Amino acid sequence: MTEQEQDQDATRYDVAAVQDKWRKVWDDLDPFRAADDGSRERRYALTMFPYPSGDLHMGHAEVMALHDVIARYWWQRGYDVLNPIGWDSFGLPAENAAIRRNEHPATYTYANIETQAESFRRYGISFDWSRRLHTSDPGYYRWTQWLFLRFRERGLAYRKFSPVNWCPVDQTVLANEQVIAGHCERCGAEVTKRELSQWYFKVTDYAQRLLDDMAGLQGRWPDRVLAMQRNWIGRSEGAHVDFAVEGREEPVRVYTTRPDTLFGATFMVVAADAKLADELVTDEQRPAFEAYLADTRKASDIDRLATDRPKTGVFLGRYATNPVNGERVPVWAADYVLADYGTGAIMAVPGQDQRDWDFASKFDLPIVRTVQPPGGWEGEAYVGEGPAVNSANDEVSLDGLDVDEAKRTITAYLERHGTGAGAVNFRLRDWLLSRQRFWGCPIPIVHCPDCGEVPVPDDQLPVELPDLRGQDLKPKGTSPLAAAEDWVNVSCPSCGGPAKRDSDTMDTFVDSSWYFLRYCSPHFEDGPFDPEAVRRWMPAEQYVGGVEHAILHLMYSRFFTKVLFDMGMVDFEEPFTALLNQGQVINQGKAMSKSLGNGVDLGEVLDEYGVDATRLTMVFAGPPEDDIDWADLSPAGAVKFLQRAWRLSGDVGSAPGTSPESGDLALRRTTHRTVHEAEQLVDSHRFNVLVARTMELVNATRKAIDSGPGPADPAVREAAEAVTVLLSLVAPYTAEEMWERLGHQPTVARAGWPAVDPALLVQESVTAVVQVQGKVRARLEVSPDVSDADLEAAALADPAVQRALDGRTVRKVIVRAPKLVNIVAS
RNA sequence: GCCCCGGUAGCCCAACGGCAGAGGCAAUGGUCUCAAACACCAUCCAGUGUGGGUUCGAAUCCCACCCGGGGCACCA
Repeated sequence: MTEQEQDQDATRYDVAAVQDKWRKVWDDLDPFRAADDGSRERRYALTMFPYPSGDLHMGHAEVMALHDVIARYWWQRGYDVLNPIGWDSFGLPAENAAIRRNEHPATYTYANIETQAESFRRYGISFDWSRRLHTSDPGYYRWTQWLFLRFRERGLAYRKFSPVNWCPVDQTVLANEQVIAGHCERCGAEVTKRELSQWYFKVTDYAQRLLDDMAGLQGRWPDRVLAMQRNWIGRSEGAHVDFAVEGREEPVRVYTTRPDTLFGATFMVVAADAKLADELVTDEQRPAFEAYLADTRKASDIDRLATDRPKTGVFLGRYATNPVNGERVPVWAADYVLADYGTGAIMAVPGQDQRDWDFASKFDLPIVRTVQPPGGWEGEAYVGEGPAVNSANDEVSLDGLDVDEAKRTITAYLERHGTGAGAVNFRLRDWLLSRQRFWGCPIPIVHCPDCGEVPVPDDQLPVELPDLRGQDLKPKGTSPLAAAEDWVNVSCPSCGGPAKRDSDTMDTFVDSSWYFLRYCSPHFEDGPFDPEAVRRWMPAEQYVGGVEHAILHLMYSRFFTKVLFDMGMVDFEEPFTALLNQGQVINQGKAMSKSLGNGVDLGEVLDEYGVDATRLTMVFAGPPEDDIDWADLSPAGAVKFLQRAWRLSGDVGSAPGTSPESGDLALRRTTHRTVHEAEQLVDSHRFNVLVARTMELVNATRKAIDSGPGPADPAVREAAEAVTVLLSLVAPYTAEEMWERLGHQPTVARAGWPAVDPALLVQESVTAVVQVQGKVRARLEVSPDVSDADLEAAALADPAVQRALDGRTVRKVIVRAPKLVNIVAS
């Protein structure tokens, strides 16, 4: 080594060498395996498991760095931590890659998993590798199928023929949750409609509970996620009203949130694509109706979503009777009414609904106001508060009542007459779970010409995927499984006759709706999970992941948990006690993308700055839930700080185990205050401030060594060790290296959290601020336990205060000992 | 249109209703160096989006508005 290299060596450490050194040691020590032996209190630190697409990227690096702060903190605090990792390994990208490469999707999938697993190890995340799972393993999806059958037994999985969202690019149906503004959530293609027979989960049965139980998540889940779920569930209150229809036995039922406006219902509208429209149309009007229906079918969902589109519709030739005033009202069909919301039919009240107003104006239908608009109202439909008008019959009058009173009155009237009732409606639709693709969990159902739908018996699970690859997987609008003759043709489990397997696979969100339960007993063979293990670990105290799953994964998982609760398999109704959504990593103000050319490669960042500096940069960037712009950050600054911290470990002049009692009091106070504050900062997820406080402690320790009590002072060791443990949450390699240089055995990750001495949290003296008329006029050094009276006397006696008072009369003195005195004078 | 979150220094961000600044980036000056890099020391910069209100005192609480981000949306 040259002199220069030696010189450098004293101030820097070799990042790559340190990483290599400790990774091996950690593999041997296996320090993060959950003991699950009841010796310590348990904590479950869950992070959303990755999809194996290529290697890890900046987003993974951020979320894992944040998540690991919590997990490692819990270890240091002495908890038994469950921090598992697995892969959400079914899904389309692997299948598409397999078609391109003419291979089996498993090849691509499991190769990527290995790459990612290796990267996670390098990245130093404190996972319990013994619990690793992959949803595409037969040993896992066997239980996904088992759960599907249990759901079906409870009437919660059913098959229905209806129009569904169809992605023409991915050649599969999509759940409502996967359609974003008319486009496929995954590939961005415009979604079209198809009529297909598909499997659904009856999530709507749980709508009210999904909504109600959010109350318990308030404050522990981000507000916006709760708001998004609330929006998505879309509960509304109103009433059902039955309208008798001429020439038809059955009345037509409508749902309305404004039963108070019933006297103003001057026509009805049925969704053009609803069965009801077809039933109601008269022979005379049928040609016009058919033509209209054909037109609307041509219009894409995108067009339909445009709210400012002119209204269209067609008269069905039929009349109904308004149940409160006996008026004869025409029945129309239109595409502004949705077939699958409410009853697919509405009472149109143009006076109080702008859409109905637009329709009435266009087709010259009568408009009656039933809520008095305020004076000077110049708008069209009036949807606000006001007294009811024009709303009376022989028996009941709403006139003069406000909206709420009128609703109650008319609903009671309808109930008395058997023509309606109060009703609740939800925007939430059932979860469409069938997919016409290969690389997913097969639906364990056999279709028999004689017996119908027959579940595959539990002892024959899993229904494994056949060995298809390459071109056999090409999407053709039906599942590739349907073409696998050997696989699809089976004998009926019930009658033994020839039958066919259901050839669709499940939405991958089914796989991920219960993986957190499997983690508790990943090798359990007698069920999807060991109920005892789940009782020990669940619900997860902390879940960390992206907000993109706010309504998909998170609502489905809540649904699954509630069903399992009802089945008696778990004893809790919410799976995730607390949720943290990290922001995105962006670059130069924009999401990273190939087309913008602003992508940042994680591998290159790690090579240049090292794992610890990368993690530190992510954690320090700002509040975890905010987006972080890579262009604003300084990984080089993180490297600098880590070197600075590391240098402390070589400068400590006392032996390991030295008692800090006799150490410099000022530094000891700083150390204990910092550790104490760090506890609160981690608990409240203010990790960026945690890093800032650690930096301060490094600065204070440096100062103590260079220009304070010196390196041999025991307080310096105490401080340096505290820095090391704090740093172990964010920068495990550097912390491990420091710990060793401080004379300790690995691993610092399990060293334990420094004990805080409450006596050292009390300041010797504090600065009290004295204000006159709210302006600071003096500062007094006082004891922290100074009395209000003493502080007031000292403040009033201060010459600067006297000058400021300038002979005025003191009117009032506010004393907040020991920090502040405010004197009001005139 | 409805709902949620946010707006503090050139930038990223701190601040139980009590001195607007903890930490970092950038910039500038210095020490070290033949010079530079690294390192170290020091300095500079805002009155908290706007307007009201509550209070002895407001970045913080309340109201209205502006701007930005996100969600829902012909859902009756």
